Amino acid sequence: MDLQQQLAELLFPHITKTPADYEALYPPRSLPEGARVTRFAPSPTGFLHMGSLYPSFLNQWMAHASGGVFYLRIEDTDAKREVKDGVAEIVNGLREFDIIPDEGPLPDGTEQGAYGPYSQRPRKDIYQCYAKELVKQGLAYPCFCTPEELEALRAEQEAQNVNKGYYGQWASCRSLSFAAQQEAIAAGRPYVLRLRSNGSGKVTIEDLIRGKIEMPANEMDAVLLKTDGIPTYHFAHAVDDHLMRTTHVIRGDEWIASVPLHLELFRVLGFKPPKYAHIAPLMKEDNGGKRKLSKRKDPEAAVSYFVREGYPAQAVHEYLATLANSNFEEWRKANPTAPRDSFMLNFKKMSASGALFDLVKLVDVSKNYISHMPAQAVYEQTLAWAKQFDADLAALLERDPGYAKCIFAIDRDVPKPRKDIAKWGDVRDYCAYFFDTCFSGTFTLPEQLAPADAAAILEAYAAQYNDAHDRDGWFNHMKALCEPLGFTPNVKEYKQNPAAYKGHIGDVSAVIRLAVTGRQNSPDLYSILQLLGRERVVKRLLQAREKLA
RNA sequence: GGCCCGGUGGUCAAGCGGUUAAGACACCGCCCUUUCACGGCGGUAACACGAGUUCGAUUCUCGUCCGGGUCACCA
Repeated sequence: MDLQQQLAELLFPHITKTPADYEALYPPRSLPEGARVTRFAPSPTGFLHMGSLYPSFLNQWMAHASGGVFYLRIEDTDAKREVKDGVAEIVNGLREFDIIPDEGPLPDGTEQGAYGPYSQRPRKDIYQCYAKELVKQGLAYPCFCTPEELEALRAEQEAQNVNKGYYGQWASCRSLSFAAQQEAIAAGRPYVLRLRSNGSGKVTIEDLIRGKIEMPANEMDAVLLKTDGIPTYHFAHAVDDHLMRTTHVIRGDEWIASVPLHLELFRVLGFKPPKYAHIAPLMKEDNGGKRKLSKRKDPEAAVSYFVREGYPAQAVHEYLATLANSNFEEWRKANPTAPRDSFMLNFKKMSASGALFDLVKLVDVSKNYISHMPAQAVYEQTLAWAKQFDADLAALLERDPGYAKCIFAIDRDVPKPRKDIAKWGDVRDYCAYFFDTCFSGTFTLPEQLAPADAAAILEAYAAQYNDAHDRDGWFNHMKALCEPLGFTPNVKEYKQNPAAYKGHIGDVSAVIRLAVTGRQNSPDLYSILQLLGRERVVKRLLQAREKLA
């Protein structure tokens, strides 16, 4: 047995499997030509954040649009940063936004898929197996340097003004004799396993979004296995994405700088590297400038905020889609109801610079989305949301579902639907006046209307209101009411000769609307009156009249 | 500081040597309209700066400036 072999056995006596065993255990996936295998690989460090939802959304889309697989892998290699229920936060947070991985951890704590385990700590032996192989080949070695020594090294490099890091002649443990290694191990000295880098010169990385990027090759003896035997991100990335047969790694652009290392790892391990797409992060306005949306600084960007506000998952998807490929918006306009997967999302069209997350735009996109939903769906989704966040509203909606659906049906299935609702949290305000318990009866008269005139309108209308009219009959009746009260049914005429009238039919209907709904704007008045029913309408008209008296 | 990436209206962005420099959101105005919306029409508003290359640069090159990322036993 040669020395490298002996070192490998010394370091990893318990590892009996070989890479070939794992290759056999996780065979290439049998997927159609061109199918992409993607993943979202977060650390369980707390709540799910918009900045993470975005890449996972993209990963899912890219995979599914190609007939491939999208899986979730938990990167739990850093126990220090881990948070209780971190995995559940991620799994559930993704689900709230309709991101359902094909493989990976499930809400009940189990997992699905043939390429697991889908979190990294249980994969410890797998990493060590490959690490052992690298040691055998002389491509990795144990490093016994203490944090203090590393710190001193850094200081020295700083003083000499050379690149910092553990590499080349600075890598003192590189050249330890086998005897020295044996001795240190025997003494129980903690160690990490480092790559013996042989990189030099330049590497060209091919990024799907940015194209070719030339960078200095990695020359650092990067840590592969930490003192506890758990891999670093880089090593785990190479092993996992190979074994899980990932074809496309779509991740934040903060990883670009590590790609040379990753490529070297794939090379020494004998793996074919995946294709990389480094996406620009979502940004946030920060007095004057912009900066990356941050989990720590921007808790309001937690996906839970959007859940609580009641933005439909699909509306958020639509917005993220426009951020990813701005021509999506055009396509959507031309194909209002087409499934999103039929849009060809294109890496090349993704921006290389980060976009500001624009809540105003989200609201617009969401209004559009909701305006095209059928009343039934609006009812169901609002109810589901309300059960969680507004019990009163939920009770109201459930007491008489038929009535509630009629409310949502007003001005809905029409070619140009209204866009009053951006999120389920808006619904209460939108429909409150349909429920007596929510209707306050207070209102403010526009200034051009005299209270006495308004009172006269209400009195006359209450006395004559006939709910048997059809729409035209109803409107004609209201017109007829105008003249005796000093208003004109003809708006143009009023505009030409404002002095001759107290107002026009618009003012008359405004007063009625105010009395019945308490608001200056509402959907179609006739529909509202019909739905409310004669008794309630008259009651509200009279009540309002009292207030004006 | 080294190394990468980026810089078109307030925001998201088309653009790939010659354009009146698209479109969307926001904002403003007008029209439509029984209100508010919706819709329609129109408007304000942009190529960071300086040198090149070129008959001609938003587009190509270099420099400057600005912004971002990264240089961990974090991911």
